[in-house]
Amino acid sequence: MKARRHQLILSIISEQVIETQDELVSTLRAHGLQVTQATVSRDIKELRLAKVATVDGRYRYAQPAASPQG
Amino acid sequence: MKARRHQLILSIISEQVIETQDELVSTLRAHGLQVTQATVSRDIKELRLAKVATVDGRYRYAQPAASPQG
DNA sequence: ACTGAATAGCAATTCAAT
DNA sequence: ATTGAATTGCTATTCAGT
Repeated sequence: MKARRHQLILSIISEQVIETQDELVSTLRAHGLQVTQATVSRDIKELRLAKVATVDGRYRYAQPAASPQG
Repeated sequence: MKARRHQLILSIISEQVIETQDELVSTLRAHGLQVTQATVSRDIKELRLAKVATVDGRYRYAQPAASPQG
């Protein structure tokens, strides 16, 4: 179910502000996917997502656009 | 000296692979700037940098291009 | 306002199991 | 190959000091 979970993660973080991996775990569970923080951490790595500061001084997981560094 | 440190951080992460904040601390010190991890964490937040997975499965601090999410 | 030491909180990995 | 529980490691914040 990894592929579907990955898609759902991308969808979730684009639609709502996710501040921690635990929050993402909760949200995935609310969508019916049973996962733990360990898995979410691996998913974030594979999807190459990142936790970035927002303008209002909080943090949010986001999909960074391809950067110069690659 | 925050402004100069910020500039140096941007320069460093664009030139070399920095995997952890402690590594950035060491590099800044090598450049003559005395800082601690706490400060570097704040700098990263202010500069809105991010720790992203690299293609070869490691992590690296990078400056993500402006993303859709804002 | 800026910073460091210590700590709390969060994320990445290990180790085992499937 | 994928995952979870537990652990280790890293980062963000607090609290105090300047």
